[in-house]
Amino acid sequence: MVAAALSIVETEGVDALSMRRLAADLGVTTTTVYWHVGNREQLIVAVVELHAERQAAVEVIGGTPRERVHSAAVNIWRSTRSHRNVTALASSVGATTLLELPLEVAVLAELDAAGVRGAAARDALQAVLSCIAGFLVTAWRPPEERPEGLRPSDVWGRVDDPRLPRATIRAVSRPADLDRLAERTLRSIVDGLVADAEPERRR
Amino acid sequence: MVAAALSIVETEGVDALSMRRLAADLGVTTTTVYWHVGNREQLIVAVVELHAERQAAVEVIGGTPRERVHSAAVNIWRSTRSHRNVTALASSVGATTLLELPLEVAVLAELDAAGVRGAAARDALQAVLSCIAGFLVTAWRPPEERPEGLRPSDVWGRVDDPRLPRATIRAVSRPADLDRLAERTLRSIVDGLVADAEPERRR
DNA sequence: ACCTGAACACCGTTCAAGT
DNA sequence: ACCTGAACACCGTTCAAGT
Repeated sequence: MVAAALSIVETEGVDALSMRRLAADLGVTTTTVYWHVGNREQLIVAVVELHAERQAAVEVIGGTPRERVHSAAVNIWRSTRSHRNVTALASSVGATTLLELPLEVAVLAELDAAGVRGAAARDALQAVLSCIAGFLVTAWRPPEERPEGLRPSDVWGRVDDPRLPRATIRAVSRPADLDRLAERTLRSIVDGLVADAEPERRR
Repeated sequence: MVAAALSIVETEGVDALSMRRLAADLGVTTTTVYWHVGNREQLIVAVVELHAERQAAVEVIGGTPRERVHSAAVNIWRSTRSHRNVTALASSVGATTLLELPLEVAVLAELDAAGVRGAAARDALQAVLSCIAGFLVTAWRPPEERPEGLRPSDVWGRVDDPRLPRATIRAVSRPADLDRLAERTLRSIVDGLVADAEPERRR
């Protein structure tokens, strides 16, 4: 039942998952679904938990503590990015932490090794997670499927500001390489947050 | 009509805005709404445009180019943060740029003054916007209204990893100061992206 | 040009009833 | 313990029809 729900989400996206649709797929009445999983929110939590169980552990690489923190952060980015639908599902009920708990623990462990603990570690993790969530949101809806006249090229084509050179206007109309940019941005964040701590070798 | 829709969104949130609800508020049939605005997506775009028109210009402060870029970025954060509902609405159809276009232009202008143009400026803006979007997403759903057993204190309370000190576990169970953290994270990003360029005074 | 009624194809959820 | 039928209160959207 939960497995069926997960496969709907993975193949057809979040919107395709409805209690009625799931029931139909299983050749059963909607009420039966309710009997088994409670309600939609509980179903989603169960789906997220199932997906989390199926995820394999990922290795952290890097020689310096800071590199390792960055590596652990990038692991979260890649993992959520390659399971965008499940991430969107988890995000819809505020259960993203449940989705990536081992990877978040890994970030905290590397932060600790880098000398960042307590509230500072909490803030660093939060910043990393927020940044990742943001890149996912922007990567969510590809420019092609935006409403008429709202694609970047349309919007920026109408902008005519004397402060902006043409090269910038032109660049901003075309999509960025989000994968590269996300990893680079995570580096900036990690550098900014781990900067204060004394670098110390580990292992 | 569009004004009525905007006020529903601002006072009751995105989910409260439906074609039928809007029609009822105006004492009119649902079909009438369709005659006037086309469909839901077009209604949303119109609402976002109306809100954008009503926004006042915000001043960029700071002495150095980098400080001014940061200030322009923080302006976007504060503006979207204080109109979360409209931002969520715009985000649901991928129209966030429409919402904050003048503020984005300001960021690009300050980036230009800092010597960042073309694709580099596009990337910097994208990174800033993604980060802001991410903090909004995390700020979206306050911890209290998450599903049973999914509040940070519940999830992290179950974690028992030898690599993590108690202080960190404890800290991570309590909410961060997102406002301060967002502005600080934006500073890291700006520092990372404007670092390469030669600092030059402006005005 | 502007508005309505009725309909279609969907939602989540509940409740009494069946085996 | 497990499943169903029927119902309630919602959605977005369309289409022929009215004034």
